Amino acid sequence: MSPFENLISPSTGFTRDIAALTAAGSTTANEARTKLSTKARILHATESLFLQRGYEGTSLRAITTEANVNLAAVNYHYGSKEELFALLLQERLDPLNADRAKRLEALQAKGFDREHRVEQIIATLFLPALALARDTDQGGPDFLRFIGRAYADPSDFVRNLLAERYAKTNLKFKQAFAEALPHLSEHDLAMRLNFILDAVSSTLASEDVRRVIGGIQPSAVNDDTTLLAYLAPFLGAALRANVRTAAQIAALQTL
Amino acid sequence: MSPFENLISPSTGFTRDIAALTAAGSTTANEARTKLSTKARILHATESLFLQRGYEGTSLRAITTEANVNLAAVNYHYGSKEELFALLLQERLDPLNADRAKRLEALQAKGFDREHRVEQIIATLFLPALALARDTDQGGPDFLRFIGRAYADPSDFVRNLLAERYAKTNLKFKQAFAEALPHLSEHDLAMRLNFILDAVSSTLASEDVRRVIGGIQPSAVNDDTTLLAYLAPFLGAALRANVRTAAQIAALQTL
DNA sequence: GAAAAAATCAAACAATTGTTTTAATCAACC
DNA sequence: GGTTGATTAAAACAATTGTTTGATTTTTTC
Repeated sequence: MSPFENLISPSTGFTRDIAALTAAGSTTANEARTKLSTKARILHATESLFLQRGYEGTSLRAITTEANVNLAAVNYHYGSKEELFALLLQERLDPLNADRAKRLEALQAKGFDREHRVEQIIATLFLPALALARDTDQGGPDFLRFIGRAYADPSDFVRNLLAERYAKTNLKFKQAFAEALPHLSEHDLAMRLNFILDAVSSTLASEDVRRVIGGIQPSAVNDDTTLLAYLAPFLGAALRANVRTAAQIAALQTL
Repeated sequence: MSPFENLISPSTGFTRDIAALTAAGSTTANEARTKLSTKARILHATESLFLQRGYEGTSLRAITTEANVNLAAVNYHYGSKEELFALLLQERLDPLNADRAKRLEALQAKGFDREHRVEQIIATLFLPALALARDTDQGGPDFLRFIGRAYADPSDFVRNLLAERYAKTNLKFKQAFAEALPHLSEHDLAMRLNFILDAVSSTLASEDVRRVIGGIQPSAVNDDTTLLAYLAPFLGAALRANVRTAAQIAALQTL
């Protein structure tokens, strides 16, 4: 098999592997994992280590050790470290961004609620991630951390990949926010969007997201709306806040 | 000289070196930099490269090349890479945190403005950085980027250093926010503070902070209050926002 | 069941990292 | 002015990185 085959037909739905095997009779997910193909085990190990240490912090030897696989298997099956991680990122984030774009179009076609326009766009931006995080076939409970890692990763490789591959979707959301927040200049809006996206990314990347989710409101409808109930007003208030004049701020404390 | 001397008396005020030499007659800061001692050149090169690439992305060879210095000079003068960076970080951030603590105490002694309590604390948290950024002896115009890099750096070494060294100051601010925002649970407050600190850090670390500062309000009083005029209402609104119920959010968009 | 293809393996490669060594040079001091 | 100590220099060290090689095993195919 050519080492580049995956890049031609990348969609494997690889989380389904483990689910199928565990259902079939194996006791633990760990046992099931040892029965997967070498190629699949590499991908699972890569995801697990990327969650913990990011792109640059994850060596191929760490991956092959975790996967119980020979070192050369990575280059044989995936070509290179970059191609391996590109495949992993696309596999995970392509469905996310497709869902985001679809929901935004649906919302625009249906029309906004005048009062909660910003919150609606925020919800459209984050609900797909939460939905996928609850779908064990697509992402599973670690999916939020995965997103956070990906969008907060400092390596040029990951940043460029995300910027190029999801530029169109990002632009659509930016335009939607711009229409909902006409009092902000393009400059202001870009800065505030960077703020909230950075903040959400690093929060999701932190190890205790689930603890946070679980600790907010025990009586919530479900995890999705619980976390959104938490984030939306916070982010919405930040985006909506008026620009204060310098004189107003100077009065707050003497320099 | 013992390679650990710096750790005993770390305060050298090293930006003053260049300022003094440029004033003395050398034309450019670059020329002045070549006349500094080997030890000082290493520190300057380290700062410059840390600004661009963070801790792990900056190799000792890159530093010694930039400083026009032999590779072994780093370990000779500073002991190790970690000790070198620890010294740099302390040199820059100790004054910042001392100023923050001092201003917060002064504000608490003087009493808060009832209406703008949160904004006052935010201003106290960020004004010292802006003031130091305008002081060429202490930080200079790149200081904001330095802060951003330091607080956004993903390496364990930098994170642990900051967490341990400035734990007391951080706790005081957290308590001040807690008193100003009694409607938030400790959990809520911790999460929102993480949000805004992460967001501010990564924004400051971006390369175009000065462009942003310059582009906001040309007619502003000065850079400090301009940037704060920009940040304070944004961050204040985020901290102050009420928690919405899950049901309210679910109504915003059909899952 | 033999031939062909795919997959696995141990080993080495080339490049980079932080660190150390050993010798040469410089500066200060008596 | 020679001796001592501090500094600089070139080189090598040991460990890690991603990648490749070439032989061996496993699997597929006819």
